[in-house]
Amino acid sequence: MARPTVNDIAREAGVSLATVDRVLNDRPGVKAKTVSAVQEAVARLGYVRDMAAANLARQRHYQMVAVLPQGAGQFVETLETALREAAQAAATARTDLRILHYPAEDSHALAARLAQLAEQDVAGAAVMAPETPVLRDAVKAMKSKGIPVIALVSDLPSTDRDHFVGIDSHAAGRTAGLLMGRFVGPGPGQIIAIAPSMQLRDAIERRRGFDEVMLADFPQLEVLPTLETHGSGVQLRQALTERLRHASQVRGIYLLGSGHRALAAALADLGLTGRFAVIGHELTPHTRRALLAGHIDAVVTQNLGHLARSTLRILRAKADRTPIDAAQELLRIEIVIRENLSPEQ
Amino acid sequence: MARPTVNDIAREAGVSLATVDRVLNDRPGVKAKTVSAVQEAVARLGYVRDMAAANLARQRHYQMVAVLPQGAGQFVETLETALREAAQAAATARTDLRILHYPAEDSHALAARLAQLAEQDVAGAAVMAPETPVLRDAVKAMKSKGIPVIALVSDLPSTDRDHFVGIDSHAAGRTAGLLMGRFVGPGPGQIIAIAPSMQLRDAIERRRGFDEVMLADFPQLEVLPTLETHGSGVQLRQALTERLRHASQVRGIYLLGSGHRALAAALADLGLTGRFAVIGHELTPHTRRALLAGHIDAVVTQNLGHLARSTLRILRAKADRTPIDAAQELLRIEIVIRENLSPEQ
DNA sequence: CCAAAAATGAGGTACGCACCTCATAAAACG
DNA sequence: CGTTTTATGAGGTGCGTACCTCATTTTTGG
Repeated sequence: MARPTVNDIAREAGVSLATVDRVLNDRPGVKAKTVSAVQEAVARLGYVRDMAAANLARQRHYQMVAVLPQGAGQFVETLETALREAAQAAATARTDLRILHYPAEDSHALAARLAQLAEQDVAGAAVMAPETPVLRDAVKAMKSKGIPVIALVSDLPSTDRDHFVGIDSHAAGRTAGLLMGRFVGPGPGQIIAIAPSMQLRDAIERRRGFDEVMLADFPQLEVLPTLETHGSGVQLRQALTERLRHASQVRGIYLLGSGHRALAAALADLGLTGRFAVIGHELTPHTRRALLAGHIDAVVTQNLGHLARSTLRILRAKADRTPIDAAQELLRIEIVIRENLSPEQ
Repeated sequence: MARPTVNDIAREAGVSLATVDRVLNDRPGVKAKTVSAVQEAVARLGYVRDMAAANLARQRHYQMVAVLPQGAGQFVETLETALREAAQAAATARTDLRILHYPAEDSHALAARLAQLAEQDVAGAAVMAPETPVLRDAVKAMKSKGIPVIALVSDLPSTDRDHFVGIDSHAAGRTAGLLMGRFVGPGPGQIIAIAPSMQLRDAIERRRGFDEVMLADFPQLEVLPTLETHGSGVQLRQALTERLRHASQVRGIYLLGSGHRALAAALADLGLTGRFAVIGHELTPHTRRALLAGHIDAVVTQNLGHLARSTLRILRAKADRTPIDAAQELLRIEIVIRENLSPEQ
């Protein structure tokens, strides 16, 4: 038989079309008994709402919002590009995306932005931000207004966000660890870890995953304390030079965050290019070039195109209260080396 | 302004709705001058047909078909599962997928199957098969009937297939090569390559890519002639034992095709488990287990879930004559190691 | 038991498009 | 020029759903 329609449900449940409509769209004024009668008919016939027709009738344009940190480096820029492209493609599907910014590290400004949004006609929001108490309250406020919120890139488990789109930093760190061990090979050695800051959750979790694998599978390798660069190339170079002076058995460098260009320059100046196994995170134009140039051996990343499309799909699903295809929305931890770099983008 | 509709086009072009409809749907009986007037109006207003509404009105159900080899091992089974799942999810989008089989290696049987399909009401077909002259003609016949055909997993460039969904075997081989070189590390050594058969295009291309990288980047490593197993575990074990007897510096094993279980068993019997860097292709339940058990170090693969969803989307796009989102449909060459294995699938 | 409240039914319109018919206008033809 | 072709217009119906109004039935409470 063809797909059942609302009329079939009405007949099956022995009620009128209007009642079926009331039940399906959560409109008030239906006895509990009637509601369940309709729901049973839906279950019996296996009715699935035709979203194409529903959206056509609704004439609804989903106003989605993505909130990103301002000036937080190339990764966020790349993400923003991906989101814009995904939004372009989704325009056919009645989904508009507005991208807003907040001053990085200023969670109060972010909270204010979200409070603004909560007052507007927004169908859903995706937020990329570190987890803070202020943010948690802001997200709660949005959700209480009925606006679905999903966490982007880094999770916000303490809030009741509807979904998290991104990869598990801990597992990404483990992946980097296993790769490092394999690339460095047998025999003793030391690994330098470099991060802009160890305050951020992602960096902490990556490092934890990395250490776990190193300790368990490559005990002959010693991971030195993380060098913090605070986003400064100069500081990176100083710290690295200093460390290399005292550590004589360094065989690998693990870049937990940004700093690929500074690292490549520093190694070149020291005449050490190609001497260490270098592993980093996040595929951006910088790291892409570094892979091609041989300055990095591998990048552990997530596909931002996928992430962006997934974000929009999930926002829509939440707005529609439609189930999510978990397999499709699962972001994989990708390993990128020179040879499996996808062309362009 | 909101999206223009057919009515806007009619007004803009100064013609009636009926004429716009005739033009948009290639119906006869319109003067060439009028046709171009409508087309210009479409271009001016940037009209894009609302496919959701169009399909609703058409009451159209896309009958898609996937044609796969019968009994060709776990990879095809995994692919089939992925296709079925994708089809389930796509059922909401008026897309049905029928999966047909043909006896592996029998391209005449395949051609007969396709000829049958060409007579039926099929909106599109995805074919996984090695390229043969018979197949080429069969595909041509389908296309001349107006049925879009896309090549699955392995490309059919000599046919005029509408699209190829899969990864570049040559690049996949290069990726495996670079990984092998890195895993084995510096110093001389030998690499054993094993394939069910070197007749198949994919195996040939993988081997070529693998060799290129080995020669260019790891000249100290010697890749020995490919051992052919013809799908037999016994033969694999014999050939491997024989080879290991004569090659004393083996440090890595490259599995171009199937045979993961047989290899693991053979190595275990010889007491050599864990002694070589082992790299294979295609993530299946077997290779997944082998990765977890440490019998394989890395798998170069494509995401079959993505491949399946992509296949359906592209079939629909071809049937609708709608443009394709290249970025979304690009299949990446994935590297999977123990740590970035996605849970279950 | 009756009035008020709640629940339900009947029916319509709209969304953007496909597809159909029939009348009429315009062009082509002999 | 009239006649046949060919183009075009006008208008309708239906796809599956949302959302609205108003009449009617059923239930509830005093």
